[in-house]
Amino acid sequence: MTDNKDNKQELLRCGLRLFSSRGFDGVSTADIVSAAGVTKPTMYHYFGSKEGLLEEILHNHYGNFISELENAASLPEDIALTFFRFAKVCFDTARRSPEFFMLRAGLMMRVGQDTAYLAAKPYIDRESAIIKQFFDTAASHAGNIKGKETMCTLSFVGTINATISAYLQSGDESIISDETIYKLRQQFLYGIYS
Amino acid sequence: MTDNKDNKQELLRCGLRLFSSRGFDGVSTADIVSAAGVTKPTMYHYFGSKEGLLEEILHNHYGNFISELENAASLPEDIALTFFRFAKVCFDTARRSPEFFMLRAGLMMRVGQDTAYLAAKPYIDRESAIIKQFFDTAASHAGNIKGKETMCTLSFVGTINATISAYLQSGDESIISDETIYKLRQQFLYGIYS
DNA sequence: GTTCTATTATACCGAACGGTATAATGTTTG
DNA sequence: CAAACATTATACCGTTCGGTATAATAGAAC
Repeated sequence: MTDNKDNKQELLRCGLRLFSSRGFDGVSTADIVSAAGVTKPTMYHYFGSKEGLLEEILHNHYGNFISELENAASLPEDIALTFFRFAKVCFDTARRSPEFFMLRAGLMMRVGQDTAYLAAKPYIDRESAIIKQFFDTAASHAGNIKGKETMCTLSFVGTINATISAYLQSGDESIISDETIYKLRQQFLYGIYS
Repeated sequence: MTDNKDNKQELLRCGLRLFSSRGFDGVSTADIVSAAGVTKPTMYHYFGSKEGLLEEILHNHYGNFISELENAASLPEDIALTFFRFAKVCFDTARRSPEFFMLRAGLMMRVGQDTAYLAAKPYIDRESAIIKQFFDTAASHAGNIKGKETMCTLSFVGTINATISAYLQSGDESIISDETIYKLRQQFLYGIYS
């Protein structure tokens, strides 16, 4: 009986789980293959290197996430709707794949020349650009945002990340409910439209 | 001529710098002592272990930071003032010691059982408790906060961290100016008092 | 049944890891 | 000057690291 690509998927799963909980440098290739029930040459056959495994994990999960963000930004002139959609995509992704969001959070907050950070940087930059572009467009439709674009972007991203982080630590799904989005949006837009 | 405790300070400095840019697991003891211009036994003489070095770094910087946060929370019933003071402490600390804030950011966003994260957890929890207690007290003085305490805490912390992160990446000090604090406070309190 | 190809297991590599035993230093104290 | 001390350098420990050479295995095609 051949496991075929089963082992590859198992390696991707275990890699994500371990990287998210102990960091890229905190996990050894031996840990990963042991968790996946295979041996090292199998892993190097599929991914070429430890970094290659990380890159494929990022490509899969971060790629999806960014696609959904881009879809959510299809009506940027509707600020309230896009706000909701953005938050919804983030919360849904965090609920569906908490480990990806842990990994993403750990990589986002790095500033130096860490290998793993460099691999994630293109995705992080793209994500930031989508949010920033939304607030830039929004500023041209709601004059009172003008001059606050950067602050709005930072506040939005920071709030969403902190909220998801609280969910990941507690496991309490009510933290990332639609109701939370409504409350956040209300607070956020009241501040803007003042 | 004796360098005396000079080497210890140099080790603390280099440790902070390297840990903040490449992460605890991404830095070797050889890297640290090489940067500090000493040898490994010197480092193990002072700190006992690589983790001991991290703990002393955290004790020094995080201890100061938390003390200042506690001072800033001395008048919790004055919401606007305390908001300003909290943000001011964070921004000033980030300006004075950006490397500490990078290190803190990288450690805060971890969820698993990483060694470095466990060393930082007491400080992170204490910090969260101070902010949370402020919003709890504030809720008893401003009824419209009631029920939003957690959300306010998350939003505040997330926004501050994202703002500082943007400053650390760009180096643009205007991002963490007093003017930014005023804008953030206005947006924040308008949302709350609605 | 044999050849071909893709995948896996065994066993191992040199380098780097965190950490240390030993002893030589320089400085302080008597 | 000599004893006591804190600090440092040399040299090395066993282990783990990321990565690989080699070959056994299994299924597909003929």
